[in-house]
Amino acid sequence: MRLTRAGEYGIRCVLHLARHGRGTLVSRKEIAARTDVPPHFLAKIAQQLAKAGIIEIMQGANGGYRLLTDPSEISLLAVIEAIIGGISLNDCVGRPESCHNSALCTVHRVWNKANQQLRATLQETNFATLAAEEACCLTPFPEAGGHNPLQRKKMI
Amino acid sequence: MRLTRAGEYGIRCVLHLARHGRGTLVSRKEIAARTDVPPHFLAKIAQQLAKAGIIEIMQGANGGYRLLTDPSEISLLAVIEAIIGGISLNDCVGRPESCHNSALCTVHRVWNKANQQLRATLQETNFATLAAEEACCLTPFPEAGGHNPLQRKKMI
DNA sequence: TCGATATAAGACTAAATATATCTTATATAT
DNA sequence: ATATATAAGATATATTTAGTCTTATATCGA
Ligand code: SF4
Ligand code: SF4
Repeated sequence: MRLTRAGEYGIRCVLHLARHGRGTLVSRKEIAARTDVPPHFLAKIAQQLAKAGIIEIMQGANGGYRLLTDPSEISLLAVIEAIIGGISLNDCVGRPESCHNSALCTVHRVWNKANQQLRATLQETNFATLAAEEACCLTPFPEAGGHNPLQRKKMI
Repeated sequence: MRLTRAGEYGIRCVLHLARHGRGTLVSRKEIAARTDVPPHFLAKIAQQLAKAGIIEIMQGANGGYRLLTDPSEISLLAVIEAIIGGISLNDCVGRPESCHNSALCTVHRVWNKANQQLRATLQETNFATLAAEEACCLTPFPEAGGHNPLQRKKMI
């Protein structure tokens, strides 16, 4: 019942790109540093975003990532589902065949409704809106001195 | 972004008890068989439900579980959170201190809203309503012959 | 009182998933 | 050519999930 780190990182990446606007090339290194995402992990996430048609990846020296469409046309939902696949709050929502009872189950209907509601909320939110507020998001001031202000959850 | 099996099993357990009504004692064995939950696993889940004040556990021969309150007073949310703890769709929802940016983050606000919405939907649903429809839920007819009609997801 | 039956409690195990990291290859600017 | 950047995929580790097993305890009924 929780978004994965990969999903969260994907959102950070697109949000950072959105703050630069559509089409602006930003290096993976910069994105990774400014959003506190491990660079190699970001690479994998970026590939999923590229496959979903959200960003374009430029190889070679001075390479990086850029948004393919306007931030206002990219929903939070699209980014999340590009990374973690379709949202389904219970197994039977995404795979009704996993429970023979799903056709009759009243609980199943509640999950379906809740799932739909959640997806709607995330779909209504676009990255132009998210990027609009000045104070947000993550490390707006790179001149802060190189230290990383985000407290990444300790995993190891 | 998915309910755990334990959470799903907890719901099945309470739903089964709800169909018997408040105060009716039902053996763990029967509940486990009728809802396709491994009996030992159900024991652990039941202990969490008991700790949350939802059911009472009777030991000894002819023991079992019973609902402490009327099904109409038990919400889907209460059962889920008794098992998996508080719902939080993103880490920063439940632990804002996990991301130093949460106070300013526009994405964080969306998650908070979505989380609240989801909890509201689950809270509105009570087990009297869920148990009301005849066809639901799980194995309504024990005389079916002992085979287990649910297709539990293969884990091992 | 004794034995059968039921759950309690918690240790233990196995599988799946999440979270990276490392290595080698490939593309591009200069 | 070389330096720099990402691609792609193998590998590694940690965490969580899911389930099992063992020993102890409680209760009923003969
Ligand atoms: S019992 Fe209902 S809610 Fe649970 S998995 Fe089956 S269909 Fe879904
Ligand atoms: S960047 Fe925003 S949404 Fe992401 S973890 Fe931090 S507060 Fe939450």
